[in-house]
Amino acid sequence: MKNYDHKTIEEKWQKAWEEKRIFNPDIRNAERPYYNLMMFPYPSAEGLHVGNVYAFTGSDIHGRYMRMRGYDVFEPMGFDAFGMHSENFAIKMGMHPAELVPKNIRRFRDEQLKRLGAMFDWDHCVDTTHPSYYKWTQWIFKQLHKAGLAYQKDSPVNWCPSCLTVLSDEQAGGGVCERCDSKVTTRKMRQWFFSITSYAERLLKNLNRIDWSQTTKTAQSRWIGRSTGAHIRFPLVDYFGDLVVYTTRPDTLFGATYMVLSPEHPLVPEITKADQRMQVDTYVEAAKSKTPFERAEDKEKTGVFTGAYAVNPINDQRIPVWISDYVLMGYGAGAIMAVPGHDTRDFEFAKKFSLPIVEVISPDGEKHELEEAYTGPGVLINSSQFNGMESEKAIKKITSYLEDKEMGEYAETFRLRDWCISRQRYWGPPIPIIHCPDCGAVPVPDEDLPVLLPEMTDIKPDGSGLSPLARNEQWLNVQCPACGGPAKRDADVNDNFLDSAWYFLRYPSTEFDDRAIDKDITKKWLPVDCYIGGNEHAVLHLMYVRFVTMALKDMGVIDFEEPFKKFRAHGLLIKDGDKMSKSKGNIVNPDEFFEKFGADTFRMYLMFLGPYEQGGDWRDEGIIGIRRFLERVWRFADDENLEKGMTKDKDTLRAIHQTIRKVTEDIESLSYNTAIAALMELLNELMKQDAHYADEAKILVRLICPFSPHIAEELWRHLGQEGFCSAARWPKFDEKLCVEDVITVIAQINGKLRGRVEVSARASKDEVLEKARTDANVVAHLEGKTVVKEIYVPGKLVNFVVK
RNA sequence: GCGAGAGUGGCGGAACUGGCAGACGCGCAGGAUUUAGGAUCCUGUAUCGCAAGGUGUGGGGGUUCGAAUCCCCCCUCUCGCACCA
Repeated sequence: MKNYDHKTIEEKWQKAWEEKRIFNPDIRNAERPYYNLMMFPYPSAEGLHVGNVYAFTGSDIHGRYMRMRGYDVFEPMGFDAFGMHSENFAIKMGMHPAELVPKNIRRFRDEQLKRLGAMFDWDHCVDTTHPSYYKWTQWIFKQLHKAGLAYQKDSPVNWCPSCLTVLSDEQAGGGVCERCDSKVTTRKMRQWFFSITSYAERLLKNLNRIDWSQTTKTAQSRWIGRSTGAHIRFPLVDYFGDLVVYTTRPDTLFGATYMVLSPEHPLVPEITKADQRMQVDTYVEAAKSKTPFERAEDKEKTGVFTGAYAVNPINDQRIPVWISDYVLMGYGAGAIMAVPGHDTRDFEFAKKFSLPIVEVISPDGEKHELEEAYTGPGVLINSSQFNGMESEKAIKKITSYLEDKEMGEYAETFRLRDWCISRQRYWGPPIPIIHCPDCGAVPVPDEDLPVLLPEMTDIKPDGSGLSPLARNEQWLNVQCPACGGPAKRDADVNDNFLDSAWYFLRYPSTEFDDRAIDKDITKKWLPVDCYIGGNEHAVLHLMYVRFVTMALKDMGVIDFEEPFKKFRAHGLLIKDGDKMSKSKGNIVNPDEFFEKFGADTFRMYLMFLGPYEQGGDWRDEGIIGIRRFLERVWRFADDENLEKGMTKDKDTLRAIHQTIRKVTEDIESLSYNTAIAALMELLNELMKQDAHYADEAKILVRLICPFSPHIAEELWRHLGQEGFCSAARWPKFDEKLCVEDVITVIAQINGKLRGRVEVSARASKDEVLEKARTDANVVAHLEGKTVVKEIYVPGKLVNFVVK
C-alpha cells in the first residue's frame, strides 16, 4: 500500500481534469445549466489571500455537489484588476500597473488558483483590464447614458492637500489621508453620476422576492433607507417664496420653533439679511472647506442666524431661519423645520442658541419639563385642534390638512444617493464621452470602442486634481463625433465598481468580440443560480449589480431584472481570534499550506473551522486533524483486503445511510463543518468493523469529493471505477434504512435525567412508561414520592413529575 | 447613537420544531507498538466530590413538567452605518 502523497495526486488530477475538459460545460447545448458564481478577486501583488481560498472553496463545494447531482455546472473565474488599489501599489513599487497586473494575474491563475482544485472553466475567464472586456464596460456606460440614467453635476471629492490627489472614500476614512495622515479636504468637480435613486423603490421592493442572505437584504434595505413623511411649505417673511422642508414627523409641526437650512442651500444668499451677511458668509465658507467626516466629527452644534423669518403654516407663527452644517444638502430638502422638543439634534441646537423648546408630543398626555428630546410616539398637546390625537394618526391628519391648504404634501425620501462613477485616476476604463464646446457631452460611437487607455509612463496624479489622462494632450484632443469640430475626451475613468457590476453577464459570452453578451446564451445561463461572496459587498457591489441589471432589462438588453436567484454571504475568516492583518503579522499564506498539506486538506480544514455563513477562526495547529482524517480515508479505501459488495450489518448500513442524508442536507444548507464532522463519525464507525467493504468506500469517497476532490479521484480509481469521481452520481440514501429499530428513551424526574431505557421504536406509550418506571435509578428516585404527572414524548423521553 | 451577528470545556466548535449540553476536531494525560517520530492504535479529558450526588451554556429575572434554545432587563465582543430630519 502506497502512502498518501498529496503532491503527486493533486498535480495528476488537476491535469486530468483540464485535459478531459470535464469542467468546461457545453455553453450552447448544456441540458441542465447551473451557473455557480463566486466573487472574482482583485489580483493583488501579495498573491491569493486565504480569505479568497475560503470564499472560493465554499462556493466550489456547492458547484461540485450540483455537478454530482447531474447539473451542467458553469463555474467561471476572473480578475477584477482595475482600480486604485492596483494603481497605488504599482506607483509605490515604481512600476506601471499595465506591467504589474498581468504578472499578478498569471501568478493567481497558474500558481495559486489552479492548485485549489476548483472546477473553474478557464475558457471563460474575464480580465476587466483587457480591452476586450472594458470595451463593453464602456458600452454599458453608453447604454445607461442613452437611457438617460447618466448625468453630470458638480460634486465634492475627497482631496488630500499633501499628496495632491483625489481620494476614494475608503482612502479618506475618518477624514484622514490613508497614506500621509493629513486632513482630507474637499474639492468640487464636474462628475458623472448614474441615477440609481430612480430605481430605489424597485431595488427595495424586489428584496422581498429574492433568495438572499437575510443579513445582506437588511443591509441593502437600510442603505436604500426609505422614509415617509411630508414636504411642508413655510412662507418666508419679506421674501417672495416659500421654504420647503422634509419631515418624517408632520405631527410635531406645532413644535417647530425655528428653521435650519444647510449652508449650501440655494436660498441662503437670497434670504440673508444685510446685518447677518458677514457672519453667514463666514460660516458658509468654513462649512465648504470641511469634509463630511469633519462635519460629523464635531458633535458640538454650530450655526448662524440668517436674519430671516418664516411662517409656520399650521399656526401662522413667525419663526427664525438659521443655517447649520448638521443639516445636509444631500438629503430631503436640504432644510428642516426644527422641533427641539422631539428631535435630539434640534434639542442640542436649541439649548446652545437659547431657542424656544415646546413640547407637543407627550407619552402620557401630561405636560413635562423636557430634559431631553422625546422622540417616541405619544399624544399631541399644545397643538390646537389636534390636541389629544395619537401621533401616528396626527401624521396623517396634519398631512392632509396641509394638502387641503396646499401648504404641503405626503412625501417619501430615500437615503440612497446617486452613484458617482467618475474617478480622476489613470487605471480604469476611460469614460467614453467626448466634450464638444458646441454639442456638449457626446458619446463615443460604438465603432470607436474601446477608448483605449493610452500608454503613459507618468501616471501619478499631479496637484491639478484632474485625471492624469488630462495631461495626455495627444490622446485628449479629438474631433467631435457629431460636428467634427475640435473637442476633448472626458479624462476621467469609471469607478471600479462599474467593472464588476456586469462581469457575470460576460462570462458565458467571452468568445464574442462583436457583442457584450449573446442573447441566446444569456437566456440559457442567466440569471445566476447561486452567488456566494463576502458580506463586505452587501451594499455597494451588490446594489450596483442589481441596478445595472434592472437598467439593462428596461432597455431590453436582457430579460431578467434580478441578477442572482440566490445569494449567500459567507462569514469572515479570522486567525487565532483576531482579524488577519499584515501589520499584526498574523496572515495565513496559502502557498505554504498547498505545499505542506495539499489542497484537499487545506480546503477541508477551512470548511471545518466553523459554520460557513458565520466564518471561522484559523489555527495552524488544527489542520493536522483533517490531514489525519484524509489519511485514514486513504487507508480505508486503498486497502487491498476490502471485501466486495456492501456490509450486511444493519447498524453499519444505517450509519452509512444516515450519513449520506446528513451530508446531503448539510451541503445544501452550507453547513460544511457539520457535514465534515458527520463524515468523520462515519469513518470512525466503519473502522471499528472487522470487515471493510468496497461499496462502503465508494460511498465515502463520493461524499468527500466536493470537499477534497483530488484524493477522491485517486481512490475512486483505486476502487476500480471508470471515469471521474467528480462526475459520478451523488450517493442516494434510503429513508427506510435510516430508521432506528431500537431507540434510547431518556427517563427524567422533574426534568432531571435519571435513567435511560432501550425500547423498540414501535413500542407503545404504556410499554415505554412501564419500562422507565422499572429502571433501577428511576425506582430509587421515585422512592417515597408521588407521581403527579407523566410526560411522554414519543421516541425521546418520559418525565415523571413528582411531589 | 442606530442596525446586524455573536457570547457554550484549555481552544475551534456541535445540539433539527424547547426534550441526554459539550458531537467532530485540536490540545492535554495515560497506555500499546516502534530504532525513531509532529507516525499509528487504544483509553481518558466541563466542573466540585472518595462516592452517592451536586453545579454548569455572559449576568439577573420570568414562562414551562422540562430552557443553550422562548420572553423581559443588563453586560461584553465582532462587523456594518453614522447629524438621513
